[in-house]
Amino acid sequence: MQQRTRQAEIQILNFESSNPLLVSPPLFATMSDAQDSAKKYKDTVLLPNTAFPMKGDLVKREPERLAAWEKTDLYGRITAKSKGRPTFILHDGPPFANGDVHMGTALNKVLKDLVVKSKTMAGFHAPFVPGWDCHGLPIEFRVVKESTGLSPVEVRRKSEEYARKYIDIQRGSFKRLGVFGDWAKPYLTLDPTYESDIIRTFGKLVQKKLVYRMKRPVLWSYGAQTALAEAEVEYKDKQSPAVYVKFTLNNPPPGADEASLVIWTTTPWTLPANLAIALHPDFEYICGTFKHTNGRSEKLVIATSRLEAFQASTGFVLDTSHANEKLKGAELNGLTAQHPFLPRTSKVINTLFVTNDTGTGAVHIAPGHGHDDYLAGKEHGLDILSPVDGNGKYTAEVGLPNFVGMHVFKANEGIIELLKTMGALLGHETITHQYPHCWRSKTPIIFRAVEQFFIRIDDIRQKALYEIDKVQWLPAWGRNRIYGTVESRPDWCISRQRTWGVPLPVFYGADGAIIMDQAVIETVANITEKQGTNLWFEKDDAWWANELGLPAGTTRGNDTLDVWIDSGCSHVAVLDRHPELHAPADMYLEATDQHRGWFQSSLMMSVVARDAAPYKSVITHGFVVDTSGKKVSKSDQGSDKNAKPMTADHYYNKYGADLVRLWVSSVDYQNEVPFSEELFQQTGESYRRIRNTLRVLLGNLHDFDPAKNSVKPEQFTLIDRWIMEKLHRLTKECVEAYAAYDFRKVFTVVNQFFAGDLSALYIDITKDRMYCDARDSVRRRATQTAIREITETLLRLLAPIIAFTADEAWEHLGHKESIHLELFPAPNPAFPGSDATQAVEQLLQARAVIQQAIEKARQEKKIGSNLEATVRLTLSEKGFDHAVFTDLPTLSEFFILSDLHITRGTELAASVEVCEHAKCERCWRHLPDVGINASHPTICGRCAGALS
RNA sequence: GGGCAUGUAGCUCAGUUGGUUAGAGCACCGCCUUGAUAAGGCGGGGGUCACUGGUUCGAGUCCAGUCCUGCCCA
Repeated sequence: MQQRTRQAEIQILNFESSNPLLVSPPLFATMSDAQDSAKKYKDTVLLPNTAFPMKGDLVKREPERLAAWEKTDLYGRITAKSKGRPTFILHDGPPFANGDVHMGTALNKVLKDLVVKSKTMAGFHAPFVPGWDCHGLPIEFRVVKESTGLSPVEVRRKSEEYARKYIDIQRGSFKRLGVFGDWAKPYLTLDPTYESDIIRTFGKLVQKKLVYRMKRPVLWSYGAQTALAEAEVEYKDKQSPAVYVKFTLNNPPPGADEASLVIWTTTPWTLPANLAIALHPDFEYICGTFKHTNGRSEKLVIATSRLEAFQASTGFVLDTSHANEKLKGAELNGLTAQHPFLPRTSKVINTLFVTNDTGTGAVHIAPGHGHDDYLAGKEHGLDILSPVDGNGKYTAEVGLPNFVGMHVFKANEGIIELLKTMGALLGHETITHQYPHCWRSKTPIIFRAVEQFFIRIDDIRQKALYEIDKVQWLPAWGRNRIYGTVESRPDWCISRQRTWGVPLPVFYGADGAIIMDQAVIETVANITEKQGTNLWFEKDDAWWANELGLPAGTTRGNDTLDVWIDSGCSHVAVLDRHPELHAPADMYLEATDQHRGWFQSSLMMSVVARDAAPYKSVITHGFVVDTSGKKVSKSDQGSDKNAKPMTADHYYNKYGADLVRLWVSSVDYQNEVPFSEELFQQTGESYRRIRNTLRVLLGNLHDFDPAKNSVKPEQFTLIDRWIMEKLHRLTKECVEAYAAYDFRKVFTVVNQFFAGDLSALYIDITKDRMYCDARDSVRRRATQTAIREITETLLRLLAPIIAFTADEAWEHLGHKESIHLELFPAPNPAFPGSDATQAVEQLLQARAVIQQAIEKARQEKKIGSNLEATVRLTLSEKGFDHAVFTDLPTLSEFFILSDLHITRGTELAASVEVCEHAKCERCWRHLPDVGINASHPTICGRCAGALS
């Protein structure tokens, strides 16, 4: 076989040198005449013709289409049309009304829109009511930063102004991105109605006795001057001093005379509040003399398991020359130890949270400065000492006059110095660790005990956990994520010492007794619903006492509610209130961080308000990261001068919204979503391919009237049946992928269909019949019938993604109404099988071999176009059994060849020669019957027929 | 440090219950076309399937461990 191929090559070489068609002088002589007649025939070729432009010009055209949609109230008409169908409610999680829309926000909103649009086209009634989270620190912080010394009423007025400004900006972006929804009437957490529902929900919490007030350590931001929730904290690297400190035992057991316990802490500033030292009851502690290289000697008690680490860090080494005492933690329980620099003793207690992975096995306990410490203190009857004010500075309570007014992180050094002076410092190093920081002011958090309001989570935890398992979590591991969070979360601190929020509606009697009563709260809610919560700040205590029928001398509380309560109540304030919506929602869709944020706050509020989860399914998506895998967030912008633009407007103003949408559809949103401008341009290539292919499809329909010119499926040729079978499968795959929210699969399979099936094969193969056949030839009309259905189907499948382009092309198909009023196509029942597909698979194998042979000849400059070749194809008996292999015209058309010869052999092979036939000036194929019609001497029989 | 994810071509991703030579799109290189033309076709290069070990006749796929990255939590 090899040999035969080589012989063929030699033949071709010889043939070339003597080929009269390539070198004969007469041909040159008649060149200009030939060009003229070719040009004449060019006008008879039925070339594609469409007004659908190749260039998208999206930046210019999309706003025009947007305006038209708005003018005709497209969204209103879509929801009106779908009314009465099964509903699908995707409840919008409200973004904070601050800052521009960056790519992460755009990803979130476009994903939601893909769900809404695809559900609508799948036959659901899917109204979308967008919303904004308007209260809270992020906004107040900006307002206060801009102008200081504002009264609470002024802060609130400016905050609302600020929020509304960004609502408008963000709404503009979302609309521009082609997101459909009730943009004229979004829900805002600052609406009086919404606010009143927050207060009512708080009333329900009170009614169920879930709210209590207590002095407890909370996450405190001295930068923002308020308590924070877990969800408002972010972990960042921080350098802290790590010190080993000794506490000498006052009443040591036998063998431990004059011994000291050693604690390890990274917050020396909390030592003035130390009230106890905790040991694990079951750990073994060793008591012995430790000698330092500098000659110092100390008798210390250390957990045996931590001995090695302690020696390595401090340079103190246990003297093992004589036996050392070994004690269980339980044996030391109840002793006292001398505070290293204050005139008081600390209790030695046993707790189970002592670990042996860091420290010394003896834990410094300051009940005012830590959650575990607080619990341990409560159990052992300790006071709550928290000598730090809201600015993070020591108060007089600290007991060290020199330190009063000093910031705690500045005080670390002084405390360490003091320990040194007192001889209590055994070791000192600097460590870098993950430490909680305020998400707004970026300052490190401190634990500080203040009077706060809490929700008793234990009373609703079991119900919440039970509800979690009734929800569909996508991806499935989301269930474990939120389950773990709910399982372990401590009581929820809901009071904030800020003014831009919903007031925490409690009162205090003249005697200081707290008034927290559902009936009173309901009245506050009713007043708020009419006049807004500004009234709380504008009217005085006497006015409120009078309105609520409370005794004179009653004062109102100063706290506002955690904003997570605000958004957590949206199912009450929005889903229950809006006639179009309902609770529970069918879906919540947010980034993964909301497992501990909105998903959780909503779940908790819903369990309280309706004894059930607020959602039936929850989808999460990852964060937008740059190509190095680093998270990019709004607040990081500007810190790096070389940072790439990450705001959505940069991209839709430069490339168009459809490209943003196409990009969203192309990514694996369940993981982190890599993003860069380069990646964006990659999506642009896919868009161009799709657009150009659509243009050819539309162009090929220029003389096709579906009502008059359609042919029946039985009249389709093999290649038409093949593409229809492919389309059938594609339709099924896409509709299923949409149902599974797998937009990327839609993108991938559609992309492959465009590039592989349509562009490289179907359009290329059918060009000849489309351009050169008689206008009404059956096979030409068959292909147009197929193309018409292909185009309609593809546009409807793509409408949720490239919402603008699909609508534009839909118009060019002659439709008067928007594609967004359409439903997804059903797979055409006429082409369910794979007969043609199987034939084409065999054809493609042969095609690959032919193309390789032609390419070889081309590289050797023997031929240029495929049509200049004579191809001899040898088919093996096996694998090419379809009837089409006896149908030479169909084969020539499929392979796009002028001259094809088939033989059967042992192995699949192809050889190429230069075709001897004359070139038809109209269809450019080299055919034996060129000139058969005397009145058209330079064209083939088919073309001559087409002209008559 | 713990939990949950993730790691396949330069990039974005497919790879079904383990089974021929690991695929697609984009990018890249070469050629053709100029009747999809700021387009289109053909051919080609490119992968130690994160790493190590194990189970198996056979591992990208199953098991164990390690590492990278992200989220959440300490």
